[in-house]
Amino acid sequence: MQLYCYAVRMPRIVDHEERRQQIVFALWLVIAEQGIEGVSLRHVAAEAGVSMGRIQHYFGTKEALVLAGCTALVDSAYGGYLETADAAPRDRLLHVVSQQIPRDDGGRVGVSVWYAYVAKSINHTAVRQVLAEARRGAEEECVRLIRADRGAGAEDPAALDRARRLLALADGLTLRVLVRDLEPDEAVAMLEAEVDRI
Amino acid sequence: MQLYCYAVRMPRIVDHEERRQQIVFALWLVIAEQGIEGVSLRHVAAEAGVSMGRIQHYFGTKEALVLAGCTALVDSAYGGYLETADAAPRDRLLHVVSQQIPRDDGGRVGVSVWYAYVAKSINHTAVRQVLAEARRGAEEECVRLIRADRGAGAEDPAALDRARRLLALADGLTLRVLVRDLEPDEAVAMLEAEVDRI
DNA sequence: CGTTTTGCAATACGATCGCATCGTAACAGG
DNA sequence: CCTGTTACGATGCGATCGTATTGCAAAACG
Repeated sequence: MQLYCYAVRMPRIVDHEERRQQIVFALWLVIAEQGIEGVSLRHVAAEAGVSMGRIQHYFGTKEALVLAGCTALVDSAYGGYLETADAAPRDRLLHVVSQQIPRDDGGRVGVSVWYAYVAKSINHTAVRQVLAEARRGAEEECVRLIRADRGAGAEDPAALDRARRLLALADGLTLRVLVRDLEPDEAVAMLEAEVDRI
Repeated sequence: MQLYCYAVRMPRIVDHEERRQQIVFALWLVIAEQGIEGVSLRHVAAEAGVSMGRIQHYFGTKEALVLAGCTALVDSAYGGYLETADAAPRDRLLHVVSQQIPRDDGGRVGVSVWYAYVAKSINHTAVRQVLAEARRGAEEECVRLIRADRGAGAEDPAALDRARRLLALADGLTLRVLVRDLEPDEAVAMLEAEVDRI
């Protein structure tokens, strides 16, 4: 029992975090292909090309694995946002609301997984909390960006309303694109128009 | 093999449709409480207070039961819309987009089930087709209502765009209310404002 | 060298699953 | 009455599930 096992002794050196991410990525693929119902330790292990024992070793339980996949998804989206730090507020705002629109198969995987977690969040407390926090963060960030874009101070009470409408619209449009009722370009164009109306 | 078994002979008279609806209702409850993952023939049977054999008799397979639950949900929503036939176009439009906002526990069950099916539709072809048809119907109806409300003829090209934005916004807001990030009243107010802006 | 700790792979177990099968009670028609 | 059909309830089966357990190879430490 020490602060970090890395600091004192570490037999059999492996990159803990890399192993975890590799498994989480396989989890995402399974969810995207078969939905969250299709997630079993055996399926994920097969997709990742590792043994079930490894997954147990790194995540302990299926529950923990699924939850780790959720937080990893949120972290990944947040990381993508941080990369836009140099852009103008208006462009950053557009990124936040349109980043989830699936433009290719890769994006489709990501947003499929995201929607799977959204549905799970209805009945699963821990997932709901993770998504709720992410949503709150996105909302606050949108409010900040809207105010920055308009050059207004913190006294703009309509910004929250605009942010909410923008984010809700983005969610609805994302769903349409996901089920192929709408083309990605059309969705992005509608979001762009909505952003510029602010 | 005859047109309707009712017409010629029917030993052991039971109301076929009533039995099916009773089971479907139990299915909805299970989905609302435990998500679609929690659906098993045994759980649904227990919730309905019937035997597994009965469910098999009326639906044959789990797959068929789940799909029947989906079409029943769509039909139920459509039935609710038909009851607004006497109202003004603007009010009917508001009904279409705000009917899904959960105001009480009953509404919450319905929309939980609806979102569960939405997530399933990503990976399930038959469910996707049912929901796609319903969405198309809703979109066309919204376009009609918008044109009727503005007194415009069929020459209004912006109506489709408005309908799409309205429906997408409704979906996004519904989700917020469902996960308790937003109050039902706020969501309805936002939709009302959006309807009146048209 | 040996000891200890980590990083797994393999397997075993009990629970739960969808579904097929079988038996039977209830009723209609002859 | 008898026969045929429907409407189930009950049960069993093989597959799959999550997880606990066991065992061992590899590497760090002394």
